[in-house]
Amino acid sequence: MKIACFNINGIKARIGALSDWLEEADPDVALLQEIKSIDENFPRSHFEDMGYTVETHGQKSFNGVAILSKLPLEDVTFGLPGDDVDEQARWIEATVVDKRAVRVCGLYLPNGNPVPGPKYDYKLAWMERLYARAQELLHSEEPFLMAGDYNVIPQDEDAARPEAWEKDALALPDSRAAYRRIVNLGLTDAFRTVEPGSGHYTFWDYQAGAWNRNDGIRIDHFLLSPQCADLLLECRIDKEVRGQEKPSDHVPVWVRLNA
DNA sequence: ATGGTGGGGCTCCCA
Repeated sequence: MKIACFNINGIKARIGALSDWLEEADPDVALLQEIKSIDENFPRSHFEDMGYTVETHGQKSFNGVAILSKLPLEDVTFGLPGDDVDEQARWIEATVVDKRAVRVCGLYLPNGNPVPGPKYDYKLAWMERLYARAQELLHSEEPFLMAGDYNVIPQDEDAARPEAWEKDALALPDSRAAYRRIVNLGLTDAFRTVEPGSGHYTFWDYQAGAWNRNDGIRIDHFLLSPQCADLLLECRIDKEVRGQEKPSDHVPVWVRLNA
């Protein structure tokens, strides 16, 4: 089972690039972030024609997450529990059924800038809710993963120029501590099991020639539960996607599971 | 210190 996450930065602008990558990479499941679309405007039938079941959790203009799956999905839920008045569409869950069942969670964690301010407060509060949801899922003891745009640079080695991010919401000590607290529940950063060290990024800003200078950061992550980590076969970043026509500022990350 | 780019959707917000 091949599962990918991809912050596409707008489905309308990315329908071509996303379709090309799906054809090439052929994931069974694609967790999409920043669809920037309401559910009614998502080009559902286009992806259904490519063989995917489509589940969206959209909102107008901003955020929005989706799941495309060639395998059957069960128990699809929308929104991160823990705040009934939160209207931002940043979380979607489903159980993917093949040889085994795996619970997949697609997430778009708040950016949090500028700091200090309400956006940073919202980021940390959202991470607290993520911690609680991870705890609940761990208690179930079923294999699960949480993947997407975490908007967290976990360590200095995850940035080409860590000094440029020192005071940014993506790398501040409180952001890193909140992320570490979640990982330390017993989750595995899938990419770090196959590629230790620096120089591996998932995001390059559109500005200032960041891609050409390889001035990137690693902020898109797969966190695996212990039962899911047991099934891990492979994890990769599809870096070349960033150099193709009309790219997103993020690239896909994917895992292959023995499931 | 500034401005650099891109998406959404509508004149400015968000990243």
